[in-house]
Amino acid sequence: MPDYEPDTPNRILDAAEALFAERGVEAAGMRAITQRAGANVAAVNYHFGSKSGLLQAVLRRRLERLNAERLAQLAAAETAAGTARVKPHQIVAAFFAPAIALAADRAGGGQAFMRLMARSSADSDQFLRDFLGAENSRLMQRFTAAFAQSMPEVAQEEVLWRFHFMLGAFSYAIMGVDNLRVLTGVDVDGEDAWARLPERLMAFLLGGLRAPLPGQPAPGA
Amino acid sequence: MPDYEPDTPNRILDAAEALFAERGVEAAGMRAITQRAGANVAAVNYHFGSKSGLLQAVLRRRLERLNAERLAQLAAAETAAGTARVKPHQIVAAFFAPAIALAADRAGGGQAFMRLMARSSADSDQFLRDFLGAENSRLMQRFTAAFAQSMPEVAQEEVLWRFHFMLGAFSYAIMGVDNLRVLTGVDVDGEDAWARLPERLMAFLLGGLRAPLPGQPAPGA
DNA sequence: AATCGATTCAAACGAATGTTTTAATTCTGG
DNA sequence: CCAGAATTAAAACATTCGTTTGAATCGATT
Repeated sequence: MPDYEPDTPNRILDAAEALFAERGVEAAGMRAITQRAGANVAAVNYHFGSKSGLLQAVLRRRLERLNAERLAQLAAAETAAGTARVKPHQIVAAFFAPAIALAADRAGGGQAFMRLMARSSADSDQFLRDFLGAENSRLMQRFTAAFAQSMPEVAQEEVLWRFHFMLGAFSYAIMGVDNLRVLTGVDVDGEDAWARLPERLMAFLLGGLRAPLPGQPAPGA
Repeated sequence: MPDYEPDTPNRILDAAEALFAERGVEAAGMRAITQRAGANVAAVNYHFGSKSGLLQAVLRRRLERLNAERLAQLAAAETAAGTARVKPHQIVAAFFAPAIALAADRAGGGQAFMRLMARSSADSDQFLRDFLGAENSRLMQRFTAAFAQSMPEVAQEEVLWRFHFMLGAFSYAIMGVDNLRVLTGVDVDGEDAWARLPERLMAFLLGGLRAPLPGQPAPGA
């Protein structure tokens, strides 16, 4: 049920998104992508110029809307708070909730996209790392600034580390329902797991964020 | 200062470990590995049979000692507790402290190895995923069983999820000091950051583990 | 010193990669 | 309906991959 025409470019975008997420950017070959899209190999270079151009198009298609939604939720929380402080859990929710929602969209390709995002920091493709680094740096600075205002009693460096830890837990949650089943032998996948993931993940993230700093009393409420 | 002879096999192991961690298994080519090791391309197939054999040797060299240390620390905590329950933070420490210590070894190659481990769940190489899945499944079951005994009031499924989240935060901590600097513009690397990583990470992990379950009071102390 | 196994080396292997080319085909506007 | 642009298609491009070959070199033993 895509809300766009199944042109050759769009079919290629869908196939590339899925294969990039499944196998990684380098391991997803042009033949495999175009074959899944029902198109010719040369179609990628014709429509997107190169494989990097295709990857860039795949990322742009969803990343702008995702990050705009994150910023919108953060701004909404700030205006709702008025002169009072925005609570840390609101900032965490503004950042992660839209991403979790997108990842829960299994049929529409949102899950594949988020898996691609989650594996990006480990992917060997240099272009992917550079592109996302540039694209997300402003977003990260906006959110770290929000954290700094929300938790002024905590050193900025500590907030950065905890934000980083949260990103890691989030990435594993998105990427690794398979890994979790493989490692533990317990099947935790399925529609139900995805439905409960937001509250499970948010509880963990907030617990980590509010944990007492080494040698200090607990920050936040 | 390696405590082993710098044979050709050992030089290849060191070079492969470093390059596998830097670029990923697939992206680390035989030419690059052997060139860094000061050896011929054919030396890999001569000494290790194949690239997968080399990868297997790289993993075996450190993984056995690491997991043995984890199990030893867990067993020590259990015997020290006697008939009383082992506290969750002891289990977390037994699992993550040896890995953090190994990752802090920048010169000896331990850091490269842990980065390879951390990126393994996202790496596109099938052999790596299969090998580590088989190698770690027993370890994971041992630790999840320990958690179940330590926190019997929490559903096993919830413990698994939180263990998974902890693995993600840990992986990012190991892999991503670079990512953190790139994303935020703040330099958090350096000897000092690695020295403070254990307490920072452990505080976060325990905070997440002890977070109140959705719709329930807080578990643990 | 001579021999024999172990090791190293340069070169080439077939298969796969992303990309380009050139011709055939489809679509569109007059 | 036909000219011309846009798109698709098959084939070959150069390059890189992991692996193999066969000769050259090294090292230890008799």
